[in-house]
Amino acid sequence: MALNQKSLAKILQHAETLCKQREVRLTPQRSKVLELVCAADGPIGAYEILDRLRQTIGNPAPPTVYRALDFLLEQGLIHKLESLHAYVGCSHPDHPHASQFLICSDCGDVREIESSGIADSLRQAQKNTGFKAKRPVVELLGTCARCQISNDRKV
Amino acid sequence: MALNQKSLAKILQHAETLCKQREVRLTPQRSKVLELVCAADGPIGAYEILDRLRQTIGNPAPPTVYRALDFLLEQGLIHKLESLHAYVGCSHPDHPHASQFLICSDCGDVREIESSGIADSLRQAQKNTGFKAKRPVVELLGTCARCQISNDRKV
DNA sequence: TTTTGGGTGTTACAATATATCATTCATCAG
DNA sequence: CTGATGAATGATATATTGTAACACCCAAAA
Ligand SMILES: [Zn+2]
Ligand SMILES: [Zn+2]
Ligand SMILES: [Zn+2]
Ligand SMILES: [Zn+2]
Repeated sequence: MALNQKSLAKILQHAETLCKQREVRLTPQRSKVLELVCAADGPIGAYEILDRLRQTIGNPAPPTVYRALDFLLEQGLIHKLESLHAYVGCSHPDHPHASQFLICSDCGDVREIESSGIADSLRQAQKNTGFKAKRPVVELLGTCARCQISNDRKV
Repeated sequence: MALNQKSLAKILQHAETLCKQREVRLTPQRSKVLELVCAADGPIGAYEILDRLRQTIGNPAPPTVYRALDFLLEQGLIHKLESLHAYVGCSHPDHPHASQFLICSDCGDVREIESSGIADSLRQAQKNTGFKAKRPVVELLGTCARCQISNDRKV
């Protein structure tokens, strides 16, 4: 789901506003990395970001990318897909939320969902156990609706 | 939570029974890796397993460990903690279930939970989206009850 | 016996991530 | 303005995690 220019600009501007509010610095580099993540046609790995960054900045090294990613993660502007070692832009960075993803192993499609049911059950589990989550990770690895249909056809 | 000898033997025997039922081969190597994972004092990385394996088998290489881990994962005898790149024994390998973990960043403690609420909400989300999960990953990264208390004291 | 398929041994390598130290830059107290 | 402070960046090297590829072994089937 490649973003068009307009929504990309919107996202970047929104990020800038958020960071200003929070009094943290969205530097040019961090902004550029956010742009690359959001403009990517799906989840993108750190080294792929690094490659694309080379076309803008002179000879960046891995730490450059990882530092920017760390910042963006902390600010909730992107999510990390732990099971893919890849990053995606957050579709609603305003409010903090559990990162919930449906990841199709067949077509590679990744979809962020925001199920209040899941959020509630996670909250309840925390209440029951006294655990306090800072970064909830929910990743459902499987087959998306579309791929199930096309798989069925083949059989 | 280091296991005592008795429960470790029990787990291994149980695994053997399960594999026999399923007509898959729990070879000595696979069994040994399962033992190492279960006997470990918490989540254990592949290369740590490799090191400990050296004390039993002559000069094993990474693929040896990863192959065994793949098998054990498929059989649901262990879980992979994606956010830690580490493995833990499953506390109830009889029935398939969503892997749900509370991971304390302060003390490193990892606890597998089996919340039916979470399981239900995941099922519901799949129903709503038409997605079919093969491997659900739920990892709550945060602070356990005990660490919250001791952290509070310090402040 | 030949074939076949799963499991293993071995080497080399790919992909992901971090440690460390030097340098730059904005900010602010004096 | 000046020097001090801390955050951000640059740069090099290295650690950690995970696979590809190919040869070999062995048990079960044909
Ligand atoms: Zn999000
Ligand atoms: Zn799909
Ligand atoms: Zn389990
Ligand atoms: Zn703790």
